[in-house]
Amino acid sequence: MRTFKAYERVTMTSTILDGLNDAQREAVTWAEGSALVLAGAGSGKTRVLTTRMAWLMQTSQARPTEMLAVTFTNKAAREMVTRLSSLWPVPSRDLWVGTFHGLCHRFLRIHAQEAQLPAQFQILDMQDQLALIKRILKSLQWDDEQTPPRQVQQFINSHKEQGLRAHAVTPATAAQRRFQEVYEVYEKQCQREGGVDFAELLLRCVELWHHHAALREHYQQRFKFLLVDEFQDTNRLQYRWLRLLSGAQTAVFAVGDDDQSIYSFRGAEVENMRHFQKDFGLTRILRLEQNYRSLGTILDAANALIDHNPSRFGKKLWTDGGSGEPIGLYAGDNEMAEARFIAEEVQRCHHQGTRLSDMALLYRSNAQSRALEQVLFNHGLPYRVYGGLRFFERQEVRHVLAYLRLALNPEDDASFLRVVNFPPRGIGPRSLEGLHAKAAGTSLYQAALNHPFSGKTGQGLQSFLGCIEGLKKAVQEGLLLPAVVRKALEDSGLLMHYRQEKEGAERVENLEEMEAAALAFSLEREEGDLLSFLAHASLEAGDQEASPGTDALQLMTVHAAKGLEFDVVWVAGMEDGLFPHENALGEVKGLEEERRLAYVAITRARRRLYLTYAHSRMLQGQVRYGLRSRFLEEIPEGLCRWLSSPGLSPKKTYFSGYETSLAPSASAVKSGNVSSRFHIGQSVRHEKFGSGVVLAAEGDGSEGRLQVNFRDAGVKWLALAFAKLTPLAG
DNA sequence: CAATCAAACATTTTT
DNA sequence: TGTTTGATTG
Repeated sequence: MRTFKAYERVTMTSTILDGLNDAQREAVTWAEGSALVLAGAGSGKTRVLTTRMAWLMQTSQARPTEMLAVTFTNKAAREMVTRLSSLWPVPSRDLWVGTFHGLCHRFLRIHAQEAQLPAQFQILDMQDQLALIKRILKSLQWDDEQTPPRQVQQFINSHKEQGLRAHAVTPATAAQRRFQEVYEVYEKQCQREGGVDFAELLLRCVELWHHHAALREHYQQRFKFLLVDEFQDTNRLQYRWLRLLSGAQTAVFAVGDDDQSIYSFRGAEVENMRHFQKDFGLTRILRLEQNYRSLGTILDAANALIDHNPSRFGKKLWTDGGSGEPIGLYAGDNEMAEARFIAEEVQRCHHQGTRLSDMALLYRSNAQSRALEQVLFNHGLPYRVYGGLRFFERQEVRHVLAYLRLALNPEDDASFLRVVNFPPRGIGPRSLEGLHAKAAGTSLYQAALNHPFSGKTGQGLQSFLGCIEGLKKAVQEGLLLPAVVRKALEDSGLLMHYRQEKEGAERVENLEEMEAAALAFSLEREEGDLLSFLAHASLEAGDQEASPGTDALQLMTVHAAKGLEFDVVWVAGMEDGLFPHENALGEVKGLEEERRLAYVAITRARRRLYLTYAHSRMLQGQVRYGLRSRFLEEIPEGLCRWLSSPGLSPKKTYFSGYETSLAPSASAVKSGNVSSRFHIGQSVRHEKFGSGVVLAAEGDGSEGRLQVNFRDAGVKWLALAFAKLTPLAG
């Protein structure tokens, strides 16, 4: 019998480490405190994360209850649990694996009292939040024009994500002062109604630990290992949360990829990776660079592209697989031609044996899907668009949820207002105003109970209150969740209402589906109570998973494709102004983020990649002439193959005219003037803004506008009739 | 209270 | 150009 050296023996027994490459194995078995793992696309990130958890348990370094793993999406959290359980059996209720929000929710339910929250607190999703803000603006009798509800919402959320309460905000402008005032009222109202919005879940949790040292230390000692997925997507508050939760002995294992940071617009700060390095005194970074997803050519293109970004941590993906086919490039005359090319190629790939569901059509913005869908439909190609309304976001479903919420928490004015007159019970705005007046600091529900109305309104209110009281009683008597939901569906009159509506069939189906969802939920978990079901509905609005039976081409934005992979990928709309998006060009580091987005798009492909664009495209009702995306120029020509005539590159393209006018002769003359002096890529000088480059043009001669990227002043649209622009040579 | 019409707006989005 | 939102009207 053969004898083994010590390290080989370890390998023998550690079957969970089998098949890992050296870098992965080093990360999994990292034993020197905290670590930052730079995990490239397709490098086995989730595998490393889950294997590490399994390894920690196998080697008795941690019990399941001593680890906490945090992700951004429910899907990622579920996948982690599934894969972990396949490596090492563990009771799922012992695991603290979830989203930031889900975990915060769990902490806050346990410590509701210390966090000064009512035991029945409800989670407000974005719609709830917006509705509440609108209600507050109305009660203040403020003008929607001066204080747009959406901006207020953005203001509140972004400040909470910076850890700032209303009183801590220093308003810079009069508008901000108004927003702050609404924020103050909003805070009070949330507290009164027991509503907690998404950002509040994080902020409350942070404040809880900040103010309760004993509690903080308890968790710091309990969770010996923290694992963070998609670390590059953390915002400031999430980073604070992580720091508070980690004590001197905690080992934080943060996995991320600075090259895939594409969510700065919603508060993500890649800088957290640098901060983490410094704050946790890390001496080196672990890198996962071997890619198991894509063929060589695709990786070469991705590497070449992302290399144009400055100040990266630096990372080069490689594969020991083959190089594969060149990347297919195509330029169509317009978006329909581009779509037709894609449809035909999809059919070709399909005939060659690739399933439609293994192919994806990606685009920068949702509006692009329309033309693509139309052409796919005409070709008889089944497709599925991601990103629509999700189950718990549907109007009828939210109505039922409002009834259920009221049964638990009658203080919830938002839910009260949502359904007090739905289905219609003859309770109009006048009656509600009266109710508001009588409420005076208490809830509308209490006011309705204490001050009976007369007449039709009184009757309506009576039946509404009766319904809620009945539900309340049913819950208290311990009626099972699905039965409670059923009762809500029927007693509220919602089922009846939608049955009578001529277009209501689908809504009725969704209502029935609610009962099924409740049943599934209570079977899945031991705590199948109404409160956790409602939290589930807010925290997990339902998946957009493809129905497994049908084979369909997948359509989605590049953002939505992050984390996914497909055999064949098309990226449509590779034009300057669209991708990179012109709005991003004006933002600081905007171009870099767009480039990372393109990097994400490219690295979704396993075997074959197509990049397409259109010379002209209907955008917002106007024909716009596009230029090939600068990102195409950044991919070495040798990796690509043109499947159309190449078209013109940004620097060489001269635009010849506009199509905005129905009288071509008139516009041709005027635009002829324009094009003789300026062309795309032309260097220009402006009196005030200095020197810049022409990015795009639109409009008719006298109303013609040029988009210019100034070196110092950024991207601006200038009217030709007024702007004093001088063409420069070169 | 529903239906209809005009106006505003159009980058990406999970929890 | 197409969708969504709000206001007006019957």
